[in-house]
Amino acid sequence: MSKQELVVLGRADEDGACCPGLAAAPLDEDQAAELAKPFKALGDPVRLRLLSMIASRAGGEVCVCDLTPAFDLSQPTISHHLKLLRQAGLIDCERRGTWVYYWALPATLDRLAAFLKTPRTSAATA
Amino acid sequence: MSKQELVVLGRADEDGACCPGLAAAPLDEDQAAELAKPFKALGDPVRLRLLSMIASRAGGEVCVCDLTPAFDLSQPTISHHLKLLRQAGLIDCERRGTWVYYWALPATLDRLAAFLKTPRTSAATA
DNA sequence: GGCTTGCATTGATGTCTGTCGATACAAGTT
DNA sequence: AACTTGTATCGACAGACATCAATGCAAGCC
Repeated sequence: MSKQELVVLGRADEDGACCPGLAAAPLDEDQAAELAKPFKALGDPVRLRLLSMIASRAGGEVCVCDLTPAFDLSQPTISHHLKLLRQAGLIDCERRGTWVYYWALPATLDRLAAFLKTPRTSAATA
Repeated sequence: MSKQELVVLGRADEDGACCPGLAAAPLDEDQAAELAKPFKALGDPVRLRLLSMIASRAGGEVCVCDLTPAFDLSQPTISHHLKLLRQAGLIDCERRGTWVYYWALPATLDRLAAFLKTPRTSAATA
């Protein structure tokens, strides 16, 4: 199985070859600024836990009411972190009646993973 | 390349690393705190550019004297960012005569990539 | 020794960020 | 319409962070 990177992504129009990979070439300022946003969102333990709780959910969706009680933090704080994750393109949400459900956006996660992955083994690059 | 791959955290297997993956199971507080460190280090455009400049270098090493002039920032600021990247386990350095050389630590990068990568399909989550 | 260059550390400063309580908004229930 | 519950927003505040100038330290050179 070779790598089959589907490039579906909500915002794949602005960055043509979004990120060929960390080790492929130096990033320019714009690329770095765009990539820093999701990584910054991942750079907080609470948000990492939130994201993992959401992404590991079987049905793919989690109600906020299931997330908030898992932390020793106030409800506004959790809501704030969810907002940052959403603004980073890592999750999205929808209100359904009284409750709001969040789900992960695998395209963004895989894009970041592909960016970080170093071309270990084989010397096909360059 | 004398010393490389100083395992920072847990044990880096091959593709699976310490943390089984974002979508596999919710992180506990300790795992989240440990993972947040490198992601936080990646959450700055300057550090992303620095890391990409280092990781994409053919010989695997870059002299600080080649990094500093690429930014409109003071030399202490660049030094500060390099220190943060090093503390995050993303790079390491060595003084060699007058100059200091930095190189990337692929083990950490691949570990983060493996953590972010979502299961393509299947992957029955128990 | 003294001088020069390369890089790290220190101390200061303005900005950003995580957190909270209070409040507003949305939707269901009575 | 009132009440209750779930979630988001607002305003404020302490701590963290990015940045700089000044300084210190290491190593080569006069």
